Amino acid sequence: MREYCKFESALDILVGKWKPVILLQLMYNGTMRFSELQKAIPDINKKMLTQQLRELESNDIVHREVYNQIPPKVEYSISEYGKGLSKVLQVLNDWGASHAEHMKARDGAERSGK
Amino acid sequence: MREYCKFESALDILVGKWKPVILLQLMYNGTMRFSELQKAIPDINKKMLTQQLRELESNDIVHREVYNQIPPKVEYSISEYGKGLSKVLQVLNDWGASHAEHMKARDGAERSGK
DNA sequence: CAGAATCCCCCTCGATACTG
DNA sequence: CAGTATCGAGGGGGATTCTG
Repeated sequence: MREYCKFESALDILVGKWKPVILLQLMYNGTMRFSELQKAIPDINKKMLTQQLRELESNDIVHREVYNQIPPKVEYSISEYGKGLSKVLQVLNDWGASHAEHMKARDGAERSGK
Repeated sequence: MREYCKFESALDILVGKWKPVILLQLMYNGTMRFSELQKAIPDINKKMLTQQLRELESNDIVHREVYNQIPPKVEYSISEYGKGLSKVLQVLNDWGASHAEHMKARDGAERSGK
């Protein structure tokens, strides 16, 4: 029981309002600059983008590459280690999709049943 | 890209301070009464236990069985449908465990490297 | 361009008291 | 026994402004 309790910490890493969409962007597009991420996620603001990226970086999911030049240039990408997450995300995604179906079917049955 | 975005909703269902431990308890022990869950999770209070259980119930993960008698008796269990979650939880748990290892190893290397 | 700093709101969660 | 009702603190998240 005790040792079967590490999935809370797994959730912690994925939780955060913008982490899913950031991860999706980086997995789909590969390396992206800060400004590219901003454009790809119009509703996010800089503070949130920075914050969520730093949290992902601190867990070694995202790699941050700084180019010392003016104007500044910073590139983000999924780290080698972070790529191991894609399997997890795939499972979550599949279940999420099937769950949406399940709930839709359930609502329908409930309505017609009454 | 668009259709590959359902894992946020999957996370929503698992998120909540006490949902992981509640699910673990029910998966491990099968059917449990409200008071048994309270005893098993000493730090939770009634309000939170009720609330999180209701959210899980509304997603058809947990089944709630009410016995109309005095004193009241209510039993909770993982629903048939909810059992499909265990695979997801297993994957999350495995990744969470290996991630803990990874971060520990990384910290060690960092410390001895500097 | 890529942020850091500040202020503020809201929502989750917790403590406590009450009820059928 | 198995909840509800109410109040309040704390933290995540957002808008805005400033900086190298």
